Amino acid sequence: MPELPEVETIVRKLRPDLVGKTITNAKLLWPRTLASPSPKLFKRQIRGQKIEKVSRRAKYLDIKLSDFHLFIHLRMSGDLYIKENKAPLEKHDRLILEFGSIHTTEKKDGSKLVFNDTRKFGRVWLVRDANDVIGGLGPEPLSKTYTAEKLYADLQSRHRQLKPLLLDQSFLAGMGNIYTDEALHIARLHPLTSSDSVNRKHAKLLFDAIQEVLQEGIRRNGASIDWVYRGGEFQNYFRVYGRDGKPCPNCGTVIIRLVVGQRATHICPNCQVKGS
DNA sequence: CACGTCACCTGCGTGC
DNA sequence: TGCACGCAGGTGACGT
Repeated sequence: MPELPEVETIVRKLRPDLVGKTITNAKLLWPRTLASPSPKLFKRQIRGQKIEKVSRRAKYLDIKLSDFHLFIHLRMSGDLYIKENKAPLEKHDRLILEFGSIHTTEKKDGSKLVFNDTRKFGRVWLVRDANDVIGGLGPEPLSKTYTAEKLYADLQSRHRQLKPLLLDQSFLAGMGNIYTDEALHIARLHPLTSSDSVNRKHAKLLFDAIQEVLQEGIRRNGASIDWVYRGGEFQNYFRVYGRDGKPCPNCGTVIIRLVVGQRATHICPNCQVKGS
């Protein structure tokens, strides 16, 4: 489920409940959820850590602790909840962080952060140096320092199909399958077009489209589809994603589904003409 | 370097 | 009803 707007939505929701909390205990229910360090070290290091800041980098939640960064990536099916400490374990809960005061043994009135992840693809890191996890990421698309001219130059520097390139997190960090299809449609670019054949004018259109879909996604609290419901509503405003067989909102042509780089891809064959 | 394939997982919808 | 199959918002390790 989670691309940049969904993660941003989760961060905004969790932040007020997390900042200032002290982690008193960690329960790891599916060991592979933890990317690093070892479960033993993780439990020892995280105990007593206070949450100072909750933010996002691309699709990663970045929870700044007293001495570490706790990074969480939800991958395909991860989700995060704040619950009462006494709330029962649910199916697919993978990691629990309990809060309370480290100075007393009283824990029962505390709350907890629950990482639930059906497909077990999600990962958690506890590191001192943030770059160990997010160091390889490309630019943050909504950052003030990311510009159309930068995108144009980056596109020119590569010779790759547009869609796989936009999904490459080292090229641009935060786009996923939905928002990429939506942005390419708005910019009227075909997903197989070679990046270095995109001219400056079209790069600007693509840049604006990326800004637009990400901001709209955030404004609508992300997209909720399938059996994972998050309360977002962007799914009701998709232009092409998952709309194969339905009319293009621009021209009425039937939207088609193709596969690009192993990913379902949706385009209007009239608006998005394959270039070189 | 670009691209294809598979692996990692569970659950849901569809069609026989 | 059962069952096989295809599909899913992501990424990383390979091989060519």
